[in-house]
Amino acid sequence: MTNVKVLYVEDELFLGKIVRESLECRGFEVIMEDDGAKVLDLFKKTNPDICVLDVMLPNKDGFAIADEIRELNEDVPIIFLTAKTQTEDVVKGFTLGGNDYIRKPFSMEELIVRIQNLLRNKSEGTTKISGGATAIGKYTFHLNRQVLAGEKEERKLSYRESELLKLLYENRDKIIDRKDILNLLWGNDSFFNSRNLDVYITKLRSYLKEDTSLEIITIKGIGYRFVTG
Amino acid sequence: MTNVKVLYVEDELFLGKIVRESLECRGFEVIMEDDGAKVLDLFKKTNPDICVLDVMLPNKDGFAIADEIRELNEDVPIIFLTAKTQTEDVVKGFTLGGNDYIRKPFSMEELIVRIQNLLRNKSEGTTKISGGATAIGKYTFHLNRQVLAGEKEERKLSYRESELLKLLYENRDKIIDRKDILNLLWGNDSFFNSRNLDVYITKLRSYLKEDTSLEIITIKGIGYRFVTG
DNA sequence: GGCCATTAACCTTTATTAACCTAAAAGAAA
DNA sequence: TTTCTTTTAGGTTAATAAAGGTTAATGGCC
Repeated sequence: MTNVKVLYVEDELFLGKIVRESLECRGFEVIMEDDGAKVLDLFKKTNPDICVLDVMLPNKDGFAIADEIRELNEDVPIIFLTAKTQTEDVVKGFTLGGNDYIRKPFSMEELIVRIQNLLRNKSEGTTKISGGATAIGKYTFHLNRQVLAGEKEERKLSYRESELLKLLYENRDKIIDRKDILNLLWGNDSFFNSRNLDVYITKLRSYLKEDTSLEIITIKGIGYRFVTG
Repeated sequence: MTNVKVLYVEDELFLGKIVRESLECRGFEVIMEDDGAKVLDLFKKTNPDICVLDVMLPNKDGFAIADEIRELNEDVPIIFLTAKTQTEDVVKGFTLGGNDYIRKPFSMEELIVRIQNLLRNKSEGTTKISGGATAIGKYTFHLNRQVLAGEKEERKLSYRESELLKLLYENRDKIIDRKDILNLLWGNDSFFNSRNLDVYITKLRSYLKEDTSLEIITIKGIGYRFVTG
């Protein structure tokens, strides 16, 4: 599992440094640039998963850059950082069309939430499990409905349970890093929510115990492997 | 299907840029103009599929422009962007006959949805049955009449119920952010009206319970997903 | 008065944190 | 090398906090 690559274009170096560090400490790979004219080349070279563009840049503004990027790639999500001007009304949190706007000053939390939103909605279509039903051992897993149906009973899963099961299933028979799971489901792998994952693993094990051929194996110090028989 | 051409008349350049960017990224071709006096010529030249007119323009206001356009073309849909101070009465007179209006500040999502609606009313799409009616599971939803017809009974929906259902349906099988819903329907996502949404979700769930294949799934901490079977 | 939107009150579910327990490696002493 | 500790990662369960669900009451507006 590779890290999510963020192309971040910002000319305020001090702000840029803070943002970059915060993103990196949450497991993002950050490619930074302060010169608007160089962004397109960098985009081609690095092929990022998401772009964060300051609108106010010395040479070429964020919108112009976005236009260029869109010519190369129609899907990559773009977040614009806009100065607080008269646009207050307009730029009110809408997250559609693969673009998003954040008004400066913004909090790191906000930026991270938006990034995750855009990535989530994008991967919606490309996920390996179809929106319909997937057979997992004796069970049938309806991802969209968040339902795990055994032979006798159906269980409604919460979003986290459902996403974790999906992740395990998509990577079945492979070792998945604990860190990667934490980054994907919780957005970071800090000490605090790391016990959270254990709790959900326990839950899933208990939900899946009707079929003994299904097992979530712990690889101590590394992660898990979901074996499906 | 070639691109949909949108003629967009706006004098606030910064807003215009954002809107244009968002529309283009959704695959629309945007023809922009900031001078009301030049619009009619531009219309003749480009023959757009839909017009979006700011009402407050320096030389000629949006309504006057619309009159001129209507002399040339009776069918092209026109969306007015009106300032929030505008009285509803004034605007309402213009909303008949393929016209619509959106009050500023508006969200891009709202604009896009309106554009799509107006275009769909002209050429019937796959999900539209006829005359603005949409099949949702066993139900038929008459958007412009705000009526949800089940197999046995018909229910009149209120404006909010209707708008929420529309939003859910148009984004079915995708996760919609709670925040986005609040911003679209209530204009903000403050703590206060946030419980309001829950109430309407409950109402819709109850209205839709005749068809068990329809489900509004909660994604706790994020939003909802409307699955339609 | 009737219709809606909103607010309030109270309840349920889900996520997170905490506390305590167990198993696996890694070291040290025999 | 064996065996006995020590350390560390993870497992389990319960408690707490947060988010949302439901229903009823309130209040505004034709």
